[in-house]
Amino acid sequence: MTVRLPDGHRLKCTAGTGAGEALARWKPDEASRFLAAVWNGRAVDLAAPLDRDGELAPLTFEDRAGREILQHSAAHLVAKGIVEAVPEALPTVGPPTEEGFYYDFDVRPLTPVDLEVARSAMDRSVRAREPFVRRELTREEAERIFARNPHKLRYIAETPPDEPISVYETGRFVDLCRGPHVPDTHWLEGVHILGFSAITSEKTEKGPALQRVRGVGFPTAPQLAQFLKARAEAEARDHRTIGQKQDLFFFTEEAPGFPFWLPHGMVLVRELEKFVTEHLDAEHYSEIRTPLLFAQGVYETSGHWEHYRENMFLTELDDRTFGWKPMNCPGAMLIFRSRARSYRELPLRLAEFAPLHRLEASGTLNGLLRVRELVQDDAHIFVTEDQVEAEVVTLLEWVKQAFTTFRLEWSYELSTRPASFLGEAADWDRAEAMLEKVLRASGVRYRVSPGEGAFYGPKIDIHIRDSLGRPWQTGTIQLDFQIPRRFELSYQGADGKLHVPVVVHRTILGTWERFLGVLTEHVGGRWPPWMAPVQVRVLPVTEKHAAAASGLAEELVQEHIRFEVTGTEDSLAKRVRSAELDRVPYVVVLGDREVAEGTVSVRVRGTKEARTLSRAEFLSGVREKIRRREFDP
RNA sequence: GCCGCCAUAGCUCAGUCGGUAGAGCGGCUGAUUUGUAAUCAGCAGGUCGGGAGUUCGAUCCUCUCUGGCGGCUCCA
Repeated sequence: MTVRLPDGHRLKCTAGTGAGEALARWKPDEASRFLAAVWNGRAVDLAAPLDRDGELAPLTFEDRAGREILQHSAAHLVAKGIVEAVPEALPTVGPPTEEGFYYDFDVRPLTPVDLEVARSAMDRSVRAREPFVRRELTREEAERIFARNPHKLRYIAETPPDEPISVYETGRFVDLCRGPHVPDTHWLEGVHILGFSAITSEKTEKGPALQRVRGVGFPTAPQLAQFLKARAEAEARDHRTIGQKQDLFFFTEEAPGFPFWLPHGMVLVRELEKFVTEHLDAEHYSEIRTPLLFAQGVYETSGHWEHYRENMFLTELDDRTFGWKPMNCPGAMLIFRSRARSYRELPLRLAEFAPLHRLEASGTLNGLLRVRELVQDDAHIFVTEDQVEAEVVTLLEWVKQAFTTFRLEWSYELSTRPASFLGEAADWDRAEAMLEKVLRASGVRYRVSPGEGAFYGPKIDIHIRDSLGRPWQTGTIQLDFQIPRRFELSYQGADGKLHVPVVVHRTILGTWERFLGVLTEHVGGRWPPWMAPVQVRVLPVTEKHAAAASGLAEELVQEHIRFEVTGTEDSLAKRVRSAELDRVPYVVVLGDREVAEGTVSVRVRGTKEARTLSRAEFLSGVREKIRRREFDP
């Protein structure tokens, strides 16, 4: 029997040789890193016997598939621990996730004590190096073993008849599972339970909630320690922490989910607005402002009453129900409809930065990342069908320019026709093909989510990750063939006939709130000079240098540079420290030397040494950094 | 909204086995006038998140409400 390996090596084995054994003969030095194998395209345990000629490759923790196998094995270990802690707990499923894994249990609400007990049981198992043993069973055997667990019985019933039923044993714990798994629990010394919560889903909505235990696994304890350290560091970058330190925003009990923007935070908002507005001007947008409240009928027309009513703030007026707008669409539609329109006006690009209100459930609020009042860099572009492509191309260029400025990496997600959709399938196909073509040409990574489009059209969502690797959806570009129809919008074409425009709903940064939340964490509070609430802090060495400081201050005012001049009550060292902690991009010290020479001593954020520059050099340097919106000072 | 946890000074936190509280930072005042990450001293800040209950007595125990955190769900 011959086994072919990834480097082309051929290994002669007797039938029944284990996959792990074969791999160890191939690469004895690396064998300790192999946690599973791929045998003829299928992931298998290292213990799996090789029974014919074929191709064999190792899996390590560095492989995505290998990582998932370890996470899933970790989930089994957690299940073993929980069942020891709470014997009546019924395990359901325990898949790997992006970060780690979870395991859902049908059980009374868990307590922190349950987790402690489970943790010690898991530790014991890891120290005992219990092997994961695979067994294939008949349906009857399996049904007998899991007779007490209706969830597992359902999975058994759902297994296709031609697929074997397998279980994995870890010590005395047996779980229904396809596998594969790591060879033994020693591989799981870096497993950590992150927390638990009740989960509600369509399946469990009616019955009592399942309890989900989440965790993460690494092959070794030091790797886990490193992960936990990175997590602790992430907490220091939390936008809520930085927002408080830098006086950016706050929340109060009196208005849960509604941010208060403080002066420093408002500077950030205004800078973003300026940045976006420059683009809008260059691309011939027009800005509008429309009402915050509309009568119910408008939302019935748009379809939002049906789909979104429970998330709207409502109010009564003259026996009619009004809703605070959760998006800007109605205003733009009504402006378009307010008079006869010609094809010569298209594309008509209407931008609106209005406060939107969404009644988000209390449990979902999360700092600036999920709020009840928000502002989007929103616009509605009214086009003919053959203008759509050029608009989308321009938008993706703007996405590139914007996210490059912030040094954020982004990717796209194309969401296509959902099961229930409005309009003709052929129109959808054409629109989707067009979007995909534009995406392909952009050169940026994208993925397709079939069936995830809005009911009125396909869309491209923009995802960014912060510096800690967490993904966030920000902007979205949506094609809409339906709402214009529902609002009975039309323009007169060159042919003299009336046509319904297509609307491109688009927001690029998403909302100021969420974008600034992510950006705060991305930059760790070290704002690019052009955004920094305080761009320059001037530190006169002693009181006698105050006049020189005022002189510099006047020049800074003329340059429209945001600055502060400190008093001299505190020591210079303390004021430098304080400026550094406040992440001020430029700290200027003025003392005898500088006054005599007409220079400034500049300390650039993050550098230890001060540089001496003429005032003019300093001012023009800062001005240029700001003008070019450079990321670093 | 669901599950768990949390709520003490502006901030970060300590504390009271039930006898109404303390530190550091910040703030204010004074002294110091300082050369690139913390000068010194003094002072003022708290019905211990709100309400109810148990108790001679509750910041501490119980219930409840509100808000926050971690998840779930959701984001048209």
